Amino acid sequence: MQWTVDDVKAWLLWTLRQYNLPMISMEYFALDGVALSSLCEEEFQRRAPQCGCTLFAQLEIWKAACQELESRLDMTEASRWSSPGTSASNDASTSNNCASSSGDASDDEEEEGDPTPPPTAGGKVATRGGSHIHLWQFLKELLASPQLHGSCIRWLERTKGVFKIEDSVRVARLWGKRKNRPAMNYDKLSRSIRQYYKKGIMKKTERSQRLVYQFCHPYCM
DNA sequence: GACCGGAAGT
DNA sequence: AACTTCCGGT
Repeated sequence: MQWTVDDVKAWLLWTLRQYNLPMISMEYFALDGVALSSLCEEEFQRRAPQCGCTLFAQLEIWKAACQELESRLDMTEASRWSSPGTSASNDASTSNNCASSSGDASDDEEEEGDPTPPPTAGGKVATRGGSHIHLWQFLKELLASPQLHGSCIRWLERTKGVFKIEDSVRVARLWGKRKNRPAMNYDKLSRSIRQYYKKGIMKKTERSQRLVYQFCHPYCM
């Protein structure tokens, strides 16, 4: 990642504001992009006890988003992480409302066959070694960045934790990729969601609608 | 195709 | 424990 120390600071401030998180001491984050992306979750927690895990999760989303962008306009020129606050250019994103061009057909570009992790200089780096991520956390991650994933999953009633999966195939594919389960599909993903009913992580909505689910109180916060 | 849970596997 | 895989039935 090619963020400078200032880019990192801008991203932190922007993210804090986006999610109404408490202010943190920037001095512990005087890092450039490479250094920031090599921090593990515990290191985020140490630097920002109040919101370290949220920042960590958000950074993961940014990484994924940038990878997707890169793989899309790939091959041409080197792509540089665009930064949020600074230097203006907030690219107008990627919301692909691929307006139904009626016709159809061919499925979307089979995304990335190129999981190039962000350039983490210095060698090693814990890529995504022990992502113990749970499905409900993953879904919340997707829901947290509507500009990127709003076309496949979005909140219907944020405060109640009600959301809708707009593109079951895509969401399942993203989940399978995250868990390294190439055979993942919506049938299996939805089975996992159903397990959440008895665990109290999700519940059925009052009036059941296709592809609409609801988190139980604590989990949608 | 989505939804539903039992049952077995990892 | 938290899924993943498979499945017969709605």
